[in-house]
Amino acid sequence: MNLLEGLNEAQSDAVQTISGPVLILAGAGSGKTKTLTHRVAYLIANESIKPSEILAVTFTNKAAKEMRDRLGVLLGQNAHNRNFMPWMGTFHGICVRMLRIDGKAIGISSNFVIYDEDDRQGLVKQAMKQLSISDSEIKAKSASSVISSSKNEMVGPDEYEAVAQFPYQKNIAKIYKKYELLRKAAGALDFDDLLLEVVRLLKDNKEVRMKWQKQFKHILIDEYQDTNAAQYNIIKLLVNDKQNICVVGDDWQSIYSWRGADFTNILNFERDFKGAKVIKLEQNYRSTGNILDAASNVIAKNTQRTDKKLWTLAGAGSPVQVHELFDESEEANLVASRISSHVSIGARKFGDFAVLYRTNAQSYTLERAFIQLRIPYQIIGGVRFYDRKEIKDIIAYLRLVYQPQDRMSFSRIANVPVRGIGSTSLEKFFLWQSGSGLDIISALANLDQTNIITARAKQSMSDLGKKLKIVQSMLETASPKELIEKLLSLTGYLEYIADGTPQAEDREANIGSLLSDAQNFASLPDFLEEVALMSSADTSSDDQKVTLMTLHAAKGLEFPVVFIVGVEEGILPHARVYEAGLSELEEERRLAYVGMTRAREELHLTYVQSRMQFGQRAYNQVSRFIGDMGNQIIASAPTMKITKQEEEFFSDEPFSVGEFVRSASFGSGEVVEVDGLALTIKFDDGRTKKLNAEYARLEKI
DNA sequence: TCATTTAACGTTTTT
DNA sequence: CGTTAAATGA
Repeated sequence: MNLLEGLNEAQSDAVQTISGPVLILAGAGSGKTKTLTHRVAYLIANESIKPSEILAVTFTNKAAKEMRDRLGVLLGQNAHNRNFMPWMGTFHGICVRMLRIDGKAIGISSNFVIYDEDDRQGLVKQAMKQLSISDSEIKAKSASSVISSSKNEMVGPDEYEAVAQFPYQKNIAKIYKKYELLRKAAGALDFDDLLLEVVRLLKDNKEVRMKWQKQFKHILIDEYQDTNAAQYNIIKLLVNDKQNICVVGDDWQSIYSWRGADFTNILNFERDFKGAKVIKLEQNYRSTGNILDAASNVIAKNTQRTDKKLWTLAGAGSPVQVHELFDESEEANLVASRISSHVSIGARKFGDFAVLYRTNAQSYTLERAFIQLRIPYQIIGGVRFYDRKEIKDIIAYLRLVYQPQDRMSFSRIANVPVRGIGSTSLEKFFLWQSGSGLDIISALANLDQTNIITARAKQSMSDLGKKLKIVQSMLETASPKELIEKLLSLTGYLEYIADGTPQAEDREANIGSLLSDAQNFASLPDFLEEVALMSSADTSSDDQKVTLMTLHAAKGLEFPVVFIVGVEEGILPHARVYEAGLSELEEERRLAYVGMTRAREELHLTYVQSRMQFGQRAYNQVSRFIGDMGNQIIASAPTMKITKQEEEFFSDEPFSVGEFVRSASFGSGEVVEVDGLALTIKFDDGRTKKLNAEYARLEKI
């Protein structure tokens, strides 16, 4: 296969320039992923570089997976055969692998667990409790985010303390220190540590650094505009004297500065890597002319940006459509009914549509409208699968068995299912355990050494300890799936969640999918790593469903038809940036640009006269970005204010009390209670069931 | 110790 | 508005 076939001149240049630093400035829809994938394939097939000598860093796991799949096709190899695959993944994923191999050089045991946002916040709370700093003084959430951003800027607890001035900051410094102590004692690393510790590893150990520099003969970084200080340092430390580094990015699409990303990294690339070759990809293969022009006009208002001129061979296409509506439910109905009619005349399939919004909260109204019109949809983002309670419980059990120092996980499951171990008993247990020198599971087996815990709690604890011990003894031999199954049966977890509510079915189903997920992993650490680093945006998409997601989650994706809802002052741009300053406003503009450039053929923007926000009706003005778009847009007149009767027709609930329905499995019956999607139905055979309106396939009669 | 009620609280985006 | 944390009673 000719790996240069189908590439334009600039793309082909980017693929073939294999030695020395390369900066690819890739506009939206310019074939960035294609170029990157071909470059990797070219290195392997034409330059005889071993896959293991290539490091390719992507922004999400999904992007890594996609690249793997494409690479498999290009090279004629099975994408699942990792032997033919370079080191590929997110910064976090790559760092985990490096730390598992070499972490011991800086005192990190290979069985560390990874703490996510929630875990970190929980641990911050514990730290605050021990320091007797109340939550009203400092919110655990804000302390946690200060710690995170400090870490992203590579500011350790001591450095933070040194610059802390106000009492507030001094208290945070205390919390930061305590947090680090507790975290280390638990044998855990948080998200930010993964990066930070790799920097430390490579900085402090010349041998290790040389080893990795020698290993990675070619380094490729995607979405370079979204790298933060720690990631930047990792790159600098990994690049060897041959300087074969290729970065791809677009400063116009930098939307993560609030997470520490610094797009000056991409602007400074030529300074950091002397003699870099700069290649611009400016031909857009995605959108029609009108969409591209409107988006370019929006971004043109930004002052902090590079100059690029995107162009397309595609025709002008249909103009961008702007719709003004009465309120948010009408907005949702417009989106839903447009989609519905386009699909019913056979012009599109559901998977052709994406609805984008600024904040997750906006998805509620849309969901309701979609349920009413029976439109299949999927939400990307929102609550991650692995963030659901029942899943987190099981994961906590697994983590504890794997790393028996992990207090966070133990506190989570100590009384789940309920076994009479309350917060006081738990506190007493920790008090004794920390002095005993035993890990948690061993301590549970040696409770007779203490008498500060009541006999009843002691009994439950040692029972739990025995069960954990059993699973722990299976660690070496059993697969992740078998471990979960054992835990479920020992703890009676499934019985615990089966409480007869409609949600119980969902929970059960979730545990089912957890089991089938687990099946794909040979070892527990691999599985736990996947669970910790899998993001909500990584959910694979279903082309039979409309996709709903935030503008952030849409980065890197494309759809034939895109709706952006809530294009209003206060939402896009978000109200929060008004007081923040120009650079934040410019980031909102980039966010709008990212959203608009997801559209291939049709782009709709909506705004409303009034919207419920914070439980109150707000009257937002149309977003300034719409005014910036120029004349590529057509506006539709505001629809008539809906009448009372119609409002009732579009009631929030798909079903209401007193209606008669027929279910495939239970026959016909009467709706006696409606609680959101949870319906209580009295069936004709006398049984009363709680069902989920979304899944139960009910038919009105 | 646990379950139910009540109050407060907060919404930007996420690896 | 909807969710989660504290407060209360059993």
